[in-house]
Amino acid sequence: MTNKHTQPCSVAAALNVFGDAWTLRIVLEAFYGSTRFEEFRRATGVAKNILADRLKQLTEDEVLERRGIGKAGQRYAYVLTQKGEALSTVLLAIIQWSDHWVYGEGSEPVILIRRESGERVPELIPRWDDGTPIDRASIAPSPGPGANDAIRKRFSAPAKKNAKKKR
Amino acid sequence: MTNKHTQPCSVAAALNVFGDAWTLRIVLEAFYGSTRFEEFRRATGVAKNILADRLKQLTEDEVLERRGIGKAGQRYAYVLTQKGEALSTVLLAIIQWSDHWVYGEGSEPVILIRRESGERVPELIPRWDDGTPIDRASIAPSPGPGANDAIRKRFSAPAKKNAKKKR
DNA sequence: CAAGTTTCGTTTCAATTCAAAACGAAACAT
DNA sequence: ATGTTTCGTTTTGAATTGAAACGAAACTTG
Repeated sequence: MTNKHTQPCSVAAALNVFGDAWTLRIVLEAFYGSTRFEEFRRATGVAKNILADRLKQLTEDEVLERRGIGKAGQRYAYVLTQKGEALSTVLLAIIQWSDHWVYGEGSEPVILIRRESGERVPELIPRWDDGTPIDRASIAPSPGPGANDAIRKRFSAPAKKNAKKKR
Repeated sequence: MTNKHTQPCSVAAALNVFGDAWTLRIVLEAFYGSTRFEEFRRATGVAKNILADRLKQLTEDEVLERRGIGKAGQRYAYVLTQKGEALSTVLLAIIQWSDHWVYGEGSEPVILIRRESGERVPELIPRWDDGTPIDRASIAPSPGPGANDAIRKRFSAPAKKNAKKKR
């Protein structure tokens, strides 16, 4: 990514961390249990310079922690931090979308099962507290506690149709 | 993205659709209600050539549908398809991760509320059918119905520690 | 209906980023 | 002690990016 996103937007901020072609692949492999440079490289097929860069970036962003292992501590294990583990919800959502809409049911390359029982990971469905599924029409973006003027201007007014901009 | 991911992996396939710096921003704005080229451009700040390219790609990938509007149909509205709307779960997961781990609670730039009631969108928490939260340790990747030999080799055996590779 | 403005791009170009391969040094295994 | 693996860095050509200029059709206005 050449320039980072600068706008105050949760998605923009997240994309500054993992908005590229490889970062989430690497985080996924960390979930699958990879910890070492060469494990990540083999599992994903990423070029080594790119991997080195992404691991460094993920470490700076505190998604991974780099631990010296081996006698002289010149071998490293990259392990998920809490912040990194919290990306599991994002990964599950992506996997489920991809399985449904790209591969299609019955063609999933990998499935996730519960170790103890073998059951599949259930589908993640956003719901209101009363159990109603959340659909796009029912939600409205609204300025949050960290909003600035631009956001307030954009989202406070309920999007009038013919609001004048000037004059 | 220069080369697309080719490995059989749900996350890789998804990243082939939206694994770059701008695509998810654009999809988010579609969720917020943008439909027109200039709306997307203003909301995100993306360069026009990039936007034109991403809209074309999203249309080819059937995340957006491009509808001719206006008299002669030479103005366009880009609207989410079902496949695109299904990305809401991914977007919600990303927004919640970012609000918690990047902005921090109390500093969210935008919040999502229910139009009818004003209640916040509840947190998305992956759970097993019995209600237990899903944590990384309890899940295991396993070959799916569309697995190939490489995947079966990698995930069938429960990751022996000192398995010989050669000889 | 004529003139000005907005929309929706395409083209060009310099700068950046990417991927592949070569290279290297320390660590580990035998 | 030797060979192999790990974990990178450097180099190089190719691809991508972002900014700005350009253009044509569509709307708006009075």
